[in-house]
Amino acid sequence: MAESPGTVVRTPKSEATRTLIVETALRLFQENGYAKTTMRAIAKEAGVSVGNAYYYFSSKEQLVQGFYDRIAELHERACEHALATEREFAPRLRAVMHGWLDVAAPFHEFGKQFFVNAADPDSPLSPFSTDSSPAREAQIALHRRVLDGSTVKVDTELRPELPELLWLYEMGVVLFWVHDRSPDCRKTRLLIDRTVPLIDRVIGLSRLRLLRPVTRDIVRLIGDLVRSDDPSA
Amino acid sequence: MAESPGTVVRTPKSEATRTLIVETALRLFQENGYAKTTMRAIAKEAGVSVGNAYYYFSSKEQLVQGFYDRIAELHERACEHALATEREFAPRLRAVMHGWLDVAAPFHEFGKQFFVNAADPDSPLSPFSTDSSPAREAQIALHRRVLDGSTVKVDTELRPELPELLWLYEMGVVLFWVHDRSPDCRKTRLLIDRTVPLIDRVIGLSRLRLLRPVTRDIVRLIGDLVRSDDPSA
DNA sequence: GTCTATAGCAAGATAGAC
DNA sequence: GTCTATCTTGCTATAGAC
Repeated sequence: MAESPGTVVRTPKSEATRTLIVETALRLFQENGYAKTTMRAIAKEAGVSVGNAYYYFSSKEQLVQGFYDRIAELHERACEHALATEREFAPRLRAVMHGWLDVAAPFHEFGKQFFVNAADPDSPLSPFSTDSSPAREAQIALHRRVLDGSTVKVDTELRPELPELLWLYEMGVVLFWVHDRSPDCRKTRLLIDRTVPLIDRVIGLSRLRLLRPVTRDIVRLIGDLVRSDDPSA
Repeated sequence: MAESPGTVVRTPKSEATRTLIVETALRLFQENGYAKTTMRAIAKEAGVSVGNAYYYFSSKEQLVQGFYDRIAELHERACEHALATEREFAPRLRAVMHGWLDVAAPFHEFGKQFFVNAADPDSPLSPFSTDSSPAREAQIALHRRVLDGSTVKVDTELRPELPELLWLYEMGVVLFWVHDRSPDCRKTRLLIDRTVPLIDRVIGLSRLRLLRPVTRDIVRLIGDLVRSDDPSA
């Protein structure tokens, strides 16, 4: 009971074993893909028993969380420079999106499994589930930085919702990327390069009086959907 | 060689067994979920051997195809009336979307697995994979009927792409539905009721000169992405 | 061509001893 | 915390009945 909720006290020893297992798993996932990498192989390669691997990770899927964390960390670092120097919205967003692709590239093959988990609402690894909320919030915060650090002018009602909308856009791109079989994922790059200016333009247009009702409806809809989370609609 | 390609000649007997197996499986999936339903249990419940089940369905996943087919068939029938009588675009689209929810409702719990497969590009059951192309094409054709049978006026460049865009919209709604935990999936209903008028309005606006460039960019982007399928971009 | 029975493998997961 | 042994289950293989 001395532990703070959500955190687990970890001895240096257990931490070391844990890290060893997850790093071994991630390496094998990259080399042979998720399906072909067995728990037995991970355990053997890491020099621990299968039971021990399961002591730290309740399932093979749980090991994928390591993937999320690793990517998020690398991604944030990869965006740092662009976010610190560039002031225009479109290039900022573009840098963040391409940065994600750069970071995720080595995991493309294995990334399938990533999104398979993502799509399963019962999986604790789903980006929509409460479990992975911190990762989701961090990503939304990144998009808030994209917006706040830029010179773009946004409809005042739309602005607070925009980071979450951009995150949704990112999820869509990720979904596309997972399915992208083109060399070097060129199609995903193309998708980004063509949608970013579109988004930029639409955000600009959001302030037009003619489009105000549309903008307002979208903002209201999101608000209602989020708000109707607990109370009976 | 007497068979037409893509079709399998089925004796009444084999057809009966096949149906028996898939219906048993679907029932057990509904009752206990996909993961907890074993092939052994399906075979036992259907009164056939495991080997026989595998004779008809090469894998457990293949049984999920029965789910797709069933839903698609029921959905089309459920939409028939509305598509035959209603002439306005928004109510037509609304009827098709709510019709899908009605039909899919009993499978909501099990539907997770449905979308898990859908998200895996390597799965032959993915709606994006070529294997399930017929199902996808059928669904796009349904949206073409929604459009063609309506009185809505659409930008001429946008029109041919719209059925596929509506299908994408439907995929998004399905994704939302899979994650929807609200009673009777009220949130998904809300999502439909609020997004359909929005779509209707945006389609109307697509003909405005001011938005023409945006519309054109979207159409071009889709064209480029589809076209760059085989040749080196 | 349709089906049973059964044996067996591989791999995810668990139990219980230490 | 860690291990070994065992269980479960998706799936395959085979041999044979009708």
